[in-house]
Amino acid sequence: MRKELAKTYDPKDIEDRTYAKWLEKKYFHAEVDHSKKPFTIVIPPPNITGQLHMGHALDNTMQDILIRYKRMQGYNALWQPGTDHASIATEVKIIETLKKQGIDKHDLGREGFLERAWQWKDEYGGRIISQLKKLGSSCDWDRERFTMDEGCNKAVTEVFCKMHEKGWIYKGARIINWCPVCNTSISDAEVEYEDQAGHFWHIKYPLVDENGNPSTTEFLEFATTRPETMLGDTAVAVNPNDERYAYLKGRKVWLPLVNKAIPVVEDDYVDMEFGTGVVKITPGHDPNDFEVGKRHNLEVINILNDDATINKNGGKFEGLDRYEARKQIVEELDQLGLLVEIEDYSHNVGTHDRCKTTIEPMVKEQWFVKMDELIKPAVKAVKEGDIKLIPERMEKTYYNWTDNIRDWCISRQLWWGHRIPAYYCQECGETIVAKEMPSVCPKCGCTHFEQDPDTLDTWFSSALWPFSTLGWPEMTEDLKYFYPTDVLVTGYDIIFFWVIRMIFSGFEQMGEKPFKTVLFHGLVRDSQGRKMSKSLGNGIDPLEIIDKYGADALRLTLITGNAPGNDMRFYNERVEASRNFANKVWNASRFIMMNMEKVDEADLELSFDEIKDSLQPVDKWIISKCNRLVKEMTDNMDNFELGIAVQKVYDFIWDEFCDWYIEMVKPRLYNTDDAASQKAVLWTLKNVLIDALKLLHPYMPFVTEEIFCTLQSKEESIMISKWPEYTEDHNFAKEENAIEAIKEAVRGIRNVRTQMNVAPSRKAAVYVVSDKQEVLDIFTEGELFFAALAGASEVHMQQDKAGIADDAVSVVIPNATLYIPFAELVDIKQEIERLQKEEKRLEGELARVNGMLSNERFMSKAPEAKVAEERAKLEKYTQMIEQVRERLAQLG
RNA sequence: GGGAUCUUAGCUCAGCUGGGAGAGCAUCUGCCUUACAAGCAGAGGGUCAUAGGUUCGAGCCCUAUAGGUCCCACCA
Repeated sequence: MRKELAKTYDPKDIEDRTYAKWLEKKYFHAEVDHSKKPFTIVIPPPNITGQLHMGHALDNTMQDILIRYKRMQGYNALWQPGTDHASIATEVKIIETLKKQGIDKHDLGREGFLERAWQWKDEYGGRIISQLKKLGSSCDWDRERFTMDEGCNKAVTEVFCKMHEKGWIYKGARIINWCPVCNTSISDAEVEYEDQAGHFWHIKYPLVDENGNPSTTEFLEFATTRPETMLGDTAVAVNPNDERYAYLKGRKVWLPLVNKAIPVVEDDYVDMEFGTGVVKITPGHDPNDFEVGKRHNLEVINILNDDATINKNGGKFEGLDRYEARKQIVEELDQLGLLVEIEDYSHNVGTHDRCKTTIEPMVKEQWFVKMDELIKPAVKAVKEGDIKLIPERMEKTYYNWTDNIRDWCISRQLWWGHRIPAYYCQECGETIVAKEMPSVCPKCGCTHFEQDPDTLDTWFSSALWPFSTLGWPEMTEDLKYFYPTDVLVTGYDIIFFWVIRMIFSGFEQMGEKPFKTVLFHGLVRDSQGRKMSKSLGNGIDPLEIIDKYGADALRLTLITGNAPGNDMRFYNERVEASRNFANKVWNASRFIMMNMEKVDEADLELSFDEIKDSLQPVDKWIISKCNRLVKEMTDNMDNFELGIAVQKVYDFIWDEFCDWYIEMVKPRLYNTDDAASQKAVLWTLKNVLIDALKLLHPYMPFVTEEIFCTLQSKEESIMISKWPEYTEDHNFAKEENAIEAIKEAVRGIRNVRTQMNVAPSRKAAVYVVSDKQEVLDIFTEGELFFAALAGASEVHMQQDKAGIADDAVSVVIPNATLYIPFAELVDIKQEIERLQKEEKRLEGELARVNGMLSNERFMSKAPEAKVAEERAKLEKYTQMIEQVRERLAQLG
């Protein structure tokens, strides 16, 4: 009893069941096996707070395609999964939840808070994993990791201690980006600049006169976008070459409101062309001013509390929020007559990428990673092609960052994350960086230590992901075998956060790149090209799409019609088209299986050599086409051209296989008199379908698995079956040409039938006239299906047009003319017009070809193959136009 | 300010190393042909942003211009 496919394609009925089978069979699991070559991908670990969005769906579809492809090719394919603790994102979420319950995180204390955080992780951390499974992701779930699990913690501590010892991690007071809402420092990469409408306040400070008092006549004018920072001004700067201000050398200005004298310094940083050429210097709250301050030994005054209210250094403004202080300061300056004007001004404001709060530059003690040396091997690897970025243009973005790299601020004033392994002696203040809390202070001998309260930037641990997940710092067998990984698939938006940091970490810790290729994809946008976002409410939930159309349709949609690194628009019509394709594959398979009952199962399992002699040209044609498809698709996939590859199998299945081949062989299937022919057809149908399914499987794993398992019983799963290989034995150039000629004839006949409004049900005789016997032979061999597709009641092959009605419609193809006598339907005038149109078209073609062939420079410079190609066309068109003209002459 | 990228059929986009412009959707016409109307057969629709250049030959390479998008950057 043969198995059957359900009448309609229903992904819901298939997907969960199929995925469960794969899990049960452990197909996703990879173990070290030195008899096979490894192929490794580490997943970009999704945040435990996250829900699957379209970006994940795209990212993971691409990875799954590559992994499934390589697995089928016989590689030992490991897709290493896991999740990220996402320090700040998670902490913010938990704080929000607590807030709703009326709890402040400080009420819980560090321990209590962390307890809550772990509960959160247990509750929600698995959510995104189950969503990835819905998509069909073939990750090795037995190896699932978490950036804060024991192994990753160990790796983080190890790296921190090693790098500290080397002097590449240090603690220092430097100007950092402070988020007053999240209450933590953040790295440069986490600052997002946005253009905001603001004001440019033109202010003047009085010069200090010879008595040390503020002058009432002499002022220095400048402008600022942040007037409140004046509370922390410790100088005013001009350019040393600015003659306008040469008189200021050695003088001071009076800082109003604060009421003290501050120096005028000369520094190249000041742009003479901009504004008045005078800049107020606030080393405590501006990165440039900080540098100026260092050069001139200026005092650094911090005027802000951590929540961005003014601190005690702000005198009477203490306690005011920064914006309120700004307002009052401007008012007071105005009253003092020191406000010159307020100009509308649009400028770049640094905001925190998580919460969009305007960041405040502040000087604070933080931990940093020294980047200048660390980055070198990472640059070299890309420059020398040791690591390939796809698309290539991403290299420029990469260098842009590496060339301007600054030290990485890694400490965060958060609780959820890896706590910094630095311990402070409570007696003498000595700092000890160690894997565990020291017992005795090496300096003073006391035993009381406090660990640094800060945690590490979440990207510090993700930077180690490609090797920490494989067991590092232990030199495990896994690590030796699977590292370096092969491909990293990710969005271009995290190239700075993650990709670069993995690369330098890999070189530093492993002495080897973390991956050979980085495949970037773009953003998935909505139908209007907008970014999908929560605030806009335009996000499309992949799970809803899967529910409605199936995971295969979603996957195909995300991969089709898109080039690497380019953004794409997502809308349901595209998913529908993909779903329709799944249905097409389903129904074609169902048709084939229905017919398979006509022959013995054993006949369909013959080898190619055993069946070869009974194959007809049309069978060889589709086999040959499929063979070339295998070659092209494999090449495309090896070059990571996933969209191009899937387009090819799509076209092959729909156009060539379904619309042509199946239609061509139907008469043979229904003809029970010729068992050998039936056998050959069904063998071809089945085996070509199997190859096509295999080629499609990485893209549409569920529907292909379901069909494969119903279609045959020798293998238990398509996902562990062998990827098809190109073979010369399946190359049939002669048959391909022959069938293409028949296709051209069929198209021509269908065309005139439509033009003449011939009802499909009305059949007519077709005469194939050619003076070339081999052409007639081709049509004779294909007569059965040619007649069916061309709506012919009978087909006559002849060398001349004897016996053909004068008013028959004619269709010219290379080396032959087809005549269809439609009798009363033919309007001679119309027929002449049609032929004249065809003549004109051919004349155009000939003009073009002759133009090229008569061009001496073309003839001497173009490659021989190109010239030969054009000569062949000349011959073909010449011959065709002769036939058309001959027919026109006959019609008078 | 620097850089990247895009401009191709009504819409959304492909087009790999330069060699006669493609897909999906939409539109129009005809078909419920016993795998599929989520389908079949046909049709219309593009001086490939503009202007130059290189080349026998340019959607593709170079230069400039216009418009869009994005990234980076300390112009207070």
